[in-house]
Amino acid sequence: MNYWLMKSEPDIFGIDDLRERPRQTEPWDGVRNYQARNMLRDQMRRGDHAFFYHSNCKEPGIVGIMEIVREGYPDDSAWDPKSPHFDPKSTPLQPRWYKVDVRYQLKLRRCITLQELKRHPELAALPLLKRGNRLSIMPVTPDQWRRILILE
DNA sequence: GCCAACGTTGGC
DNA sequence: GCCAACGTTGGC
Repeated sequence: MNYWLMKSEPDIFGIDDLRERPRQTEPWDGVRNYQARNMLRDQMRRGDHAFFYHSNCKEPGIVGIMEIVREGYPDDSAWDPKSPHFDPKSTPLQPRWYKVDVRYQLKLRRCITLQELKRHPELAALPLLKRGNRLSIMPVTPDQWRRILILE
């Protein structure tokens, strides 16, 4: 099983929004970065687990866990002119962007903040903590996954 | 193919 | 709201 960390701005779509969705499931769409796209399309597998990370907010950090329930398929928001993620270069015949479906699994008892993660030298290799990293989806090793969870 | 300009991300 | 860091665009 693979592990991941996926960022979302809670003001737009937070963990509570996911939990309140029908079947607690939602397509993770709108990703417009090629590196992240490749992970969505090529590497994520059904049953993989992912941290839900709240970004660009008062208390950035990991707030919960979700599961990948559908593997990469074309992100149709790219060919919707009304979507904020519209990309005219992506078409149904030649989709450029992909999404997966995620399902809510649990909320951590507390937010494990970015500030706290930075204090742990054993997590220094987390892409999240690398200088200038702006990827909205990134891999987490099984060891990192375990070390983060015991912080809770 | 270089690289300056521009837009975006996201912590602070 | 600031701004560092990075990705993308497009002229040449």
